[in-house]
Amino acid sequence: MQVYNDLTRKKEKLTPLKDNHFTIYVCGPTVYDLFHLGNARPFIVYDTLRRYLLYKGYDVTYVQNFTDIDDKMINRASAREISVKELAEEMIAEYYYDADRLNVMRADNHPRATESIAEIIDMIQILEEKGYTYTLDDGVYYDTSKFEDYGKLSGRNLEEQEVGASARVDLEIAKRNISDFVLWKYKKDDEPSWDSPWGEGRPGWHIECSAMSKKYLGDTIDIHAGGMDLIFPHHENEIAQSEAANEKQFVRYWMHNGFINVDNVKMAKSGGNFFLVRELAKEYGYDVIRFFMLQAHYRMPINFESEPLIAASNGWQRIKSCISNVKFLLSHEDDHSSSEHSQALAKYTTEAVQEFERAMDDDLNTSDAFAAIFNLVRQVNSYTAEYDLPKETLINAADTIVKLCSILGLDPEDDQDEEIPADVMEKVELRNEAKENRDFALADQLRDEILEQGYRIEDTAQGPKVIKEEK
RNA sequence: GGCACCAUAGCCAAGUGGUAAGGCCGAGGUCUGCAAAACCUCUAUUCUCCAGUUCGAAUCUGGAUGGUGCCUCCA
Repeated sequence: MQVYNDLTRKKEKLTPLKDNHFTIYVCGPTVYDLFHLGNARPFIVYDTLRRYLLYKGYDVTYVQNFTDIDDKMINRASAREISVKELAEEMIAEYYYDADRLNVMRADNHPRATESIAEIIDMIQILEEKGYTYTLDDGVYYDTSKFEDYGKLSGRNLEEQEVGASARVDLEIAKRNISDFVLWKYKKDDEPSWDSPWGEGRPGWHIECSAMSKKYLGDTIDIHAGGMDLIFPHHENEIAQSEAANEKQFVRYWMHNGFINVDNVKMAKSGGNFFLVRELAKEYGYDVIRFFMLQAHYRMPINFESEPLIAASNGWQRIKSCISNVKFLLSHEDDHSSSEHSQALAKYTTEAVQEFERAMDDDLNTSDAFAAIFNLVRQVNSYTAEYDLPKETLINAADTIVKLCSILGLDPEDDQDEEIPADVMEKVELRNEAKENRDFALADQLRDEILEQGYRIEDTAQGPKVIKEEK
């Protein structure tokens, strides 16, 4: 498998540092509010990477943090007149509510900044001993000019920053370099704070990821991932901290996903142009959101609109119907013997797996992976319509579709095993009798009644199939 | 000012040197009592534009146009 590494700006063969075991750190949410569609992209994308690596037989240790102390946390808690701690607890629970339903596997560790203060202080102390820090009135700072490789990830250098720091940035005169950043912020007012060698205060944003990554995954990790906007300064600063402190390469592969846009502008809380996953899920369902997200390649921008979301819903339904139809067929048909047709379908099934893997192996090309699934769906639909096939072949094809979907974190069998209510089934029976008596007026009336109760009838060669209508 | 990114059919979206995947929508057909589902056919001689390299370019090079992101919190 190869993957685009932002550090080298090219696709590289992806191999674990140790044995068969990948270590992955994904920058998690600041838990001050529900997350929106843009926030959800890295959760879904890197969860898919994790699932694929597991499918390929690797072990994966996956860490995703919660940032539970920063200005936004403090401001929101203050506005709601609750403690920062209470806010964090609430929003972490809300995170799990949405993430679980998006089928994002829980990380092996979900460390919180406030529970990693000791490790954070340790790392700052090491940086201080090595001469990378200096102190200003409001906190302890990292001197980026002391770190030779500063800018290697984002392709910037200090000189350009000085020159370019024009209109938008208020130069903080006190900092030695424009790119210097705070490691430890001194306590102000009644902000939450912890004791440290530098006095009461709280950690800066960047140091938490360096400290927690080291704590759970070691000095050098395989993959570190997050949104494009984290490349600078967040990840650049993490490199500066970790490599200065540990004197080892921090991350072997840096992966960054593109943004979700609205009217071609980045979706952001601060921009006010955001859609909460919680809200979208009410209308479209969590599975459709995930499907929608993975239809595009993870590094490409996605312009969020309702039309493509509806298209995603219909496309996903096509896969679900295929599985549902096969299951119906299997439970209503006798077995058949092997034939040239069943062998052909078996061949398509094998090929679909190969196409899927080829796509995923190429920098997680989920668009092509879906194409492989859809091609198999078409073959299954086509062959089941035309020929009598042995059950083994059908089961294998359907299981393959389900399996490939599951690698993408999608379950086409979800919600398909619900019992049909007895009164609906009675009407289905009555309609069947009416049809046999060629009383089509009655049959159609019953079908309408059934539809009003939320169920749709599809007449198949094996008899009526009753389907619960999606919303 | 610096550093990046994007531009493919009505819509979404892969493909990055060998003659345009896939999904949605739409049209026609098959099946059906009628539907639904499904299948078949059709839907970009062409990839924002202009030059160039090449036997060959959506894919490489140069330029133009339009749009976006980061440099401040940010997925």
